[in-house]
Amino acid sequence: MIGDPSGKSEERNLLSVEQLRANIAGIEPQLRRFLQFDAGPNSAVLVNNYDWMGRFGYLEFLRDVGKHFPVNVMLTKDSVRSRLERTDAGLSYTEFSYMLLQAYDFVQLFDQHGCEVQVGGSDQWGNITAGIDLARRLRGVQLYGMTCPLLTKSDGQKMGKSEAGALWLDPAKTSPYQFYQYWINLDDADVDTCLRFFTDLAEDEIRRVLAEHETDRGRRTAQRRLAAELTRLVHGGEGLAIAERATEIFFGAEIGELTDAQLRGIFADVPSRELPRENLQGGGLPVVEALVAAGLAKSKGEARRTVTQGGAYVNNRRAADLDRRLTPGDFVGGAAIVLRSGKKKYGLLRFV
RNA sequence: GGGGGGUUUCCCGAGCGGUCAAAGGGGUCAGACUGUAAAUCUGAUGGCAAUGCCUUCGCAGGUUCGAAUCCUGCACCCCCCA
Repeated sequence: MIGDPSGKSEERNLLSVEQLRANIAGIEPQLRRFLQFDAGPNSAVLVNNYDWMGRFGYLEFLRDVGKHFPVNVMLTKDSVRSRLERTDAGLSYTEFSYMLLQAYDFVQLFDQHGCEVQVGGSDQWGNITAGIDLARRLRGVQLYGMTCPLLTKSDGQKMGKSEAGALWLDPAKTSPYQFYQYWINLDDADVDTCLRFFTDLAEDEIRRVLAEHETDRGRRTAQRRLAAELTRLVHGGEGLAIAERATEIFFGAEIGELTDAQLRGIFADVPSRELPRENLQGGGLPVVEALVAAGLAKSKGEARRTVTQGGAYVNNRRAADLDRRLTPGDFVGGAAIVLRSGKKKYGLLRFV
């Protein structure tokens, strides 16, 4: 319900209990891909700190927890100091207090689950050490923390979080094909780091892949390996197979040769829409409208620009004419048309 | 409670009565180059039935031939004093 101020330049939105529960419900299935919740005594456990914070009275909290936090120490924490140094944004007492909550959570986890180590991104350092300090004062125990550097791209930006290029683990938000493509497109400069960060390939293997990559970067051996490993991890072998098939179809074979079965196989994975056949009547469907329908342009104006600038393709053939209309004559693999905007953004339209 | 500053198109940030759909930068999209790369260069960047029409400058009113720009009220944010 209360956000962590670290890193963020603005106040967080406060979430309602319902929103939080929905978020938690959404996170759990994703974590299941990476953690075992049913591994006997060492199973992963997902807890909600609302369970112990929710009924904690303000006075009790100040007495039992707040008392142990010297404000002068809190003020020296990077997360707090950076916020105070900004003149355009302040820091509310609520957010300032976040550190106490997270520290207390650590103590609770120790009490309830014997948790002794807290791991997180480096922006969590202050919060983690606050928890270690609190545990020592309250329980007289030594707890531990470990952080890793936040992953940024070679140009300093955070990875996979930009507005347009956000990368989600949920296949409903980022399909296996899109997920795979994200990694295939990764900068050379970032491949090394990502292989080490995200895959559990052995050091030798990573070295070998990178060495091979160096011999001919154009083949992007490293990106391919990275994409394959991660897609399999997140979406399973099935997801990887579909992603590779779609990639092969779009970036390999001739579009004209496709069979309906092939297109059906990747239909759900590539941005796509089904349209009634009537749309093709009366001279055909204007490309501009088709681009919008396929989700390749947000508005007709944008679609028109794409076409005018030579970035629109129908079945991989440039369609630079605004008057270009789609007709059944453009069908490939039955009743589908492959649209493309730019070099690599594909969209599929299927007429029913 | 008092005083000051602020809220502009996706973001930052100019504009301070007409020439404003609104400078500049970022981002984004497209083109060239290339390797579905990076860097660089070029163009585009509110919507639409498009030499025009509609919507946008915190919200609601008002002044005016005309407002993002002036006035009033409201909301929210920031700073300082108490």
